[in-house]
Amino acid sequence: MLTKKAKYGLQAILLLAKDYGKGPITIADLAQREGIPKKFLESILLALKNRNILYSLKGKGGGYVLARPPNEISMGEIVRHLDGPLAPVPCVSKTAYRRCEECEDERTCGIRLVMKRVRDSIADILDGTSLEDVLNMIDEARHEIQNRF
Amino acid sequence: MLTKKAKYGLQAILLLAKDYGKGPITIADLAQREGIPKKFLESILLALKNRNILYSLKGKGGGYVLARPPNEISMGEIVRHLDGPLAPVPCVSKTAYRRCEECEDERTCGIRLVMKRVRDSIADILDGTSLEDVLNMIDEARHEIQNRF
DNA sequence: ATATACTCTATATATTTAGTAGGCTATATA
DNA sequence: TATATAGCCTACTAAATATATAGAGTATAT
Repeated sequence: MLTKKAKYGLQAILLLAKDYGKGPITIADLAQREGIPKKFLESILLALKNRNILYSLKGKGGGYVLARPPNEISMGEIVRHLDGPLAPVPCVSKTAYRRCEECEDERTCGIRLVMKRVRDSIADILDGTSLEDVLNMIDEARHEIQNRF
Repeated sequence: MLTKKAKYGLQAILLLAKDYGKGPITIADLAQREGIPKKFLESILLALKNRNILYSLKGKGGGYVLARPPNEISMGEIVRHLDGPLAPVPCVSKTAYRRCEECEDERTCGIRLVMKRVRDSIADILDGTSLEDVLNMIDEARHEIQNRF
C-alpha cells in the first residue's frame, strides 16, 4: 500500500509536471491546492530535492520546480524514494536486496519465486511510466469521458 | 511489502501443500520447522481456517490440513486474507474498494490510472498462481540447479 | 532592510506490526 | 472415564512506522 507520504508527493509532483516550464510553485500553494498538510509536504519535497527529482528556489518568487523534464522522471523513482523498495520481499529487490536470514536456499524458495514475478511486474510498470506518460493518460481519460456524450 | 504475518502464513501453508493428503501437521511442528514463533503462527493459522483455506483437527493426532486441494487455493487469496487488499490505493481495489475523499474526479486521477495497472498486474499474478503452481515452480528450480552441473 | 520562502532539528501522536500469556474446549485413546 | 494432546479464544504489550507539528535558521528578490 502506498503511504500518504508517497501519495502526497506524487500529487504535488504531478502539479509541477503539468506546469513544467512556467516557473516555481510554492509549497504553500501546492499544499493548499491538494489539501496536504503544509509542514508534511515540506519534508516530502525536501526529500525529493535531495534525490535530484526536484529543484528549489528560495526567497520571493521562489518555490519548487522539476529538476528534469517530465519525460525523464519515472513513477518508480519517486515511489522508491518516498516509500522504499517496490519489492514485496527484500530478497527480490534489485535496488535494496537483502537476504532472508532463515531462508536455507533462496533459489528454491517458493515465496521468493512468486514474489520475484510480482516485483518485476510492478517495476516494469512504474519504471516504464514517466510523468509525461501520466499527463497523457490523464488527457486520454478526459477525452474518453467527453466522447461518451 | 509483505508482513511477517503473510510470510509466516505462506511458509506454513506451503509445507501443508507439500504434504497434502498425508494427514494433519501440528502448529508446533510447523512453527519449529520454519522458525516461526508458535503463538504467532497459531493466530495466523486460525485466521486462515476462518477463511476456509485451512481445516483443523483437535486432540491427539490432530493439527492442520488444507481445506481444499493445492490447485484450488491461490496465492492471492492467502495474501489478501492475511495482509489485506493487493491494491496500492483503495480506490483501485476490486475486493475492498474505497473512494479517496479528496479526489475530485476519480476517472481522471493520474495516480489512480497508474496504480490501477499495478493492481491488475499483481492480482493477475497472485490470483493466477495456485499452491500447486508454486510447488511446481520449486521443483523446476531444483532441476535447473541440478542440470547446471 | 524586509518580506518571502525554503531548510533543518526536534518532538508528538496514532496506528500497525509482531509478538506474549494464560486459560478454555474438543478429541483420541488407554 | 481419566488424561494427555492439540487447537481456540481473549487480553495485553513492546517496538516500529506513519503522520504529522513547532519553531528557529538561512538564502534571496526587490
